[in-house]
Amino acid sequence: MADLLQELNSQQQAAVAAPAGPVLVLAGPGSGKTRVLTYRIAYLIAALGVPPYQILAVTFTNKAARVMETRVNTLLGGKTDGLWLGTFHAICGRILRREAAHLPIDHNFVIFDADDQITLVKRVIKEMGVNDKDYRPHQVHARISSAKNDLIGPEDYPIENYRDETIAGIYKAYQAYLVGSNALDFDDMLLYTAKLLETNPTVREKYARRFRHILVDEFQDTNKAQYYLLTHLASVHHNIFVVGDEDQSIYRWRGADYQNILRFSSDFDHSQKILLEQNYRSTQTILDTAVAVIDDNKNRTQKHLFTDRGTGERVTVYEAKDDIEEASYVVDTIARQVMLGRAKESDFAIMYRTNAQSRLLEEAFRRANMSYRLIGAQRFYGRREVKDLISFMRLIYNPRDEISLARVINLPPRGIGNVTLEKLQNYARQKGQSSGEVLLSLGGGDARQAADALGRAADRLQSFAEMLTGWRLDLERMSLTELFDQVLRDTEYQAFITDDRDEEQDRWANVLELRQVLLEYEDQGMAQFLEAMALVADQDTLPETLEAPTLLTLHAAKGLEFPQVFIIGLDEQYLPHSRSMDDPEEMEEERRLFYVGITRAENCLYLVRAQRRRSPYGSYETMLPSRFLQPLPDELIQGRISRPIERRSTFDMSVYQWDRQYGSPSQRKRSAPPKAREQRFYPEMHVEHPVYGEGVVRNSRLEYGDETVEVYFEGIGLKALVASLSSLEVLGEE
DNA sequence: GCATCGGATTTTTTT
DNA sequence: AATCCGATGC
Repeated sequence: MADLLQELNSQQQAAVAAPAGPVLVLAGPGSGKTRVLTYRIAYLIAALGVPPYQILAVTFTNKAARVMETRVNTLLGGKTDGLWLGTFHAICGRILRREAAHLPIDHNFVIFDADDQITLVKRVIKEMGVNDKDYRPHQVHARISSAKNDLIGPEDYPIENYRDETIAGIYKAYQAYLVGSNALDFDDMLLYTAKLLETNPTVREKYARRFRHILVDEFQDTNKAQYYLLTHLASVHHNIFVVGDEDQSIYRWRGADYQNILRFSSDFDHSQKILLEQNYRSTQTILDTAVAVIDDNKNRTQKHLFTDRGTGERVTVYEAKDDIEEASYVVDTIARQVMLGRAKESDFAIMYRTNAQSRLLEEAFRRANMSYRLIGAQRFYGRREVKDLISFMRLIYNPRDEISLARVINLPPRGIGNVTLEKLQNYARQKGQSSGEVLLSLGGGDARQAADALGRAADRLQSFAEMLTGWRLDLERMSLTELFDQVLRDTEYQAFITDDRDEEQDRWANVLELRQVLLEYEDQGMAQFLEAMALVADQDTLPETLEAPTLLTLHAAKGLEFPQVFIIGLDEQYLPHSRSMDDPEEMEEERRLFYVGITRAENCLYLVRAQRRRSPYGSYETMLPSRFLQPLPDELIQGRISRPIERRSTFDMSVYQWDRQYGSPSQRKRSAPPKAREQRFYPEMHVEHPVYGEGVVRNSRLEYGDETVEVYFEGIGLKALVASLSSLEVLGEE
């Protein structure tokens, strides 16, 4: 083991061999964070003789968990039996299944994924007679989710206005539905576990005593539920070792709070703090670029990132004329380097803010006859036929699952429409049962009462009820794939999906692929299979070995590294994203996201923008260069971007065209526009524009020597205007 | 009960 | 552009 410590620098050694007690490791990007975690585990086991089952290691993603597992196994030669290593959600699932006796659900609960959650919110909204225009299911769900992440149950939901009251009502009904379905959603997994540990001292002690050592990855991304969960688990031994970097906190929208890093030092007495500042990944130029960007954030502790990898190449900044050229620039640049033998396809990653941005890239790659691997978005598990069949499995495993039942009961169509389904649901509710339980008694044959009450509906339900009853028995005596095949046969599913004209091949192929996945769970059983389906992200399903460039969102890029990185879409509204313009905290998060992207690069970094893009709306829109490009010092970059004032192309074209046609005071006299030195416009100001009329300023900032004003015009929407070109008049302030 | 059509509405990031 | 929802007609 002493040998192993030799392979680490002194900061890493200090962390790995830190004495027991709370330890906070602040790890800059590329500083060997995973290395420290895995060596720490190996150190505890091999050098200190801690039995593996007394160690708990938590990550956020399955990928991170898998990487750690393999590395620990390599270090220890496989002597890790009993070690708990997994994502927060997987660990919680494990605890909750064991402790189901203390919960309102039983141990074979199912997990509702994002789609199920929305479906359920919609259903509740409908049943409550709430207008879904005023209460958008996605928004309502977001409110429920963030309440859960803050450990706020339906009863404690803070009510300040009528809207809150309605949402609290939906939350309550939503939660009741989950319990009735013997189901949890993602957030419940954390919430239930945290609450259980908080309220039940016996259970808390059981786990807190067991886990002598707790290690946490990506600590800056923990939310309140996760933080308290960890606090409870560490309440006996206090040996909690967390690794994080506040500059890489990018999950605020999911309730993550990087302030947990500060909280850690004050909540855990005598905690040690260790900084990892040496970067082993990137060239100095890339690090300097990253620092130049992140320095604009206010709430952060400065770190002194350094590397001995040398200066390296300058960062390439490229401005494409439009989004199509942006994509072909990326593909051309990669193709050229590959052709020259200077790089191989898998050296490259292309990162973007939103999944939608991958489309033009994919088209460009296909045009060039090059393969690529796309992370996320295309979603094997999101395919209809895959979801359908998982729903069948879920319903068989847990007949109380109302959402799965509603999904598959008429699949393929067998004459059970909404009316029949509602009759069934109403009857079930009357009886205090779930729809599935009613079906099972119907299928069992001794339910004269139900059959009478349901009348004609019962006839239609009968055959499905019998199938379901049969599958329940099959579950006991068949293997998983046999059951799967039985369901396919009974429902004549293949004929159903092959009925459609196009992509029929694909859809059946997906079914077979799912069957293949099921085969891997033959030994572990249905519970494990369903849990994996719910918790394993699509990111994990891609072949690692494919020799091709990787396309992924900036979020998905965290924790990865590539020799050459493209970040595209460096335009206002894209990065930073339009949704984060109003809130300084969110703007800082966008900057961190960019920082994460930059620091993925080992040797070469390309920052790409486009002067105009086709908006997901319709026609082309002129873009302003991202504010994040501004702090980059000239000596670090090669290539230029046009400044809004120097090139006409980057201000609001509609205004310009109008001005040119009809002339406006500002346009008539001026040859070179006067540069704004001082900000003239502030949020809430009322202004008048010659074309759009009166509006209210939302936001304004000085950049590139001029002032860019975002104004909201009634009936027109938000417009970004360049102050010196658009003759805005101030009407007054509120 | 089901299929089809038209209109409205959408847009971040993910365990 | 794509999806979702509701209304309409069969």
